[in-house]
Amino acid sequence: MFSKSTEYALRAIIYLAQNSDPDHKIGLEELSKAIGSPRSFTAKIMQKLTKDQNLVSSVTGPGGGFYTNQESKTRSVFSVLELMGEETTITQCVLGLDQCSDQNPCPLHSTYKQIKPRLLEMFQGKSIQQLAKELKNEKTVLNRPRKAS
Amino acid sequence: MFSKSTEYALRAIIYLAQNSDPDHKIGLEELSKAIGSPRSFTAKIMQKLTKDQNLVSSVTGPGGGFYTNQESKTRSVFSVLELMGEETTITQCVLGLDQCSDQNPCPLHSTYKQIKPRLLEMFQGKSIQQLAKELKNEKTVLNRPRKAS
DNA sequence: ATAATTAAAGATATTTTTATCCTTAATTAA
DNA sequence: TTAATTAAGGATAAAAATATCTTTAATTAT
Repeated sequence: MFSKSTEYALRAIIYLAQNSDPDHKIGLEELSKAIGSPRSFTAKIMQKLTKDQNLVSSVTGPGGGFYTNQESKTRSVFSVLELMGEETTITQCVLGLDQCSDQNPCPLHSTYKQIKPRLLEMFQGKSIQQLAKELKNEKTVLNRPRKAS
Repeated sequence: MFSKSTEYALRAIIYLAQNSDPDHKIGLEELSKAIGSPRSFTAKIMQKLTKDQNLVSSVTGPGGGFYTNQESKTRSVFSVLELMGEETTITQCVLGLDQCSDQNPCPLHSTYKQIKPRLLEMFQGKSIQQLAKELKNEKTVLNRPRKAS
């Protein structure tokens, strides 16, 4: 559904929410291994995520790394999508028509209109914290992603 | 939501369903102008679509072009996604985890599980013909796509 | 202060997607 | 049968996404 960048971003922030806090930071090495993402590419994505200090923070040097705080964890999954510039995947016209609207609907508009709010709700209504909790309960892993198509 | 290739494919087949039949074929020139897609790239996509003769047919030479028949029009939107290899956009794990399943769920699994059937239903339950009809009723256009992000 | 550690930043490379162009093959009409 | 027309197929090209590597800056511990 989303780009690999966004998939990595979501996995990373969920892992951090579950395993980090301001007193326990996670290094790039551990993080990328834990979520099964390429190390250097993940570094680039983390740079993007730390642009929003309320989402992910980082410190350099020994004992440094990435971490989330209590504030971060209340943020929605959708806010991650926005930071990654991928909310358009959900909000834009399914046929890719820029001028598609209620007034000027594409043939799929009315159908998608019924589902879009549910998709938005799914991502806007879920906090990072909630996902991290599910991770704990269900003993789910975040690594071994699917192969490239 | 989908790749440009798939957006073009959907727009093309909807246009053909609305404007073509075995006795009135549409040339690449008219088609690509009508749906606002790059001509040569659209040619490539049409080659893919005509691999499934029950979806789109074509003939070369004067008076030739692309067309759909009655059978084509009963096909679902989802069948176009499948032909384009994009059903995975809907069916795959939101976090990109290959091993995500009911037994081994990712943190978003249970949430997405509620919406996935509705998305599938949206695309599996709509026929090409139905979309073409909406196009007629609502006087919607299929061109002027959004700019590249 | 110096050395070690870690992320940030920049440069570059690779792969995939999107797009164009040219030649070939098929079909039709004259 | 020849010329015209149209899609098919192949070869590139350009752009975007993904990925890696190297240098720099910040931080910590010695």
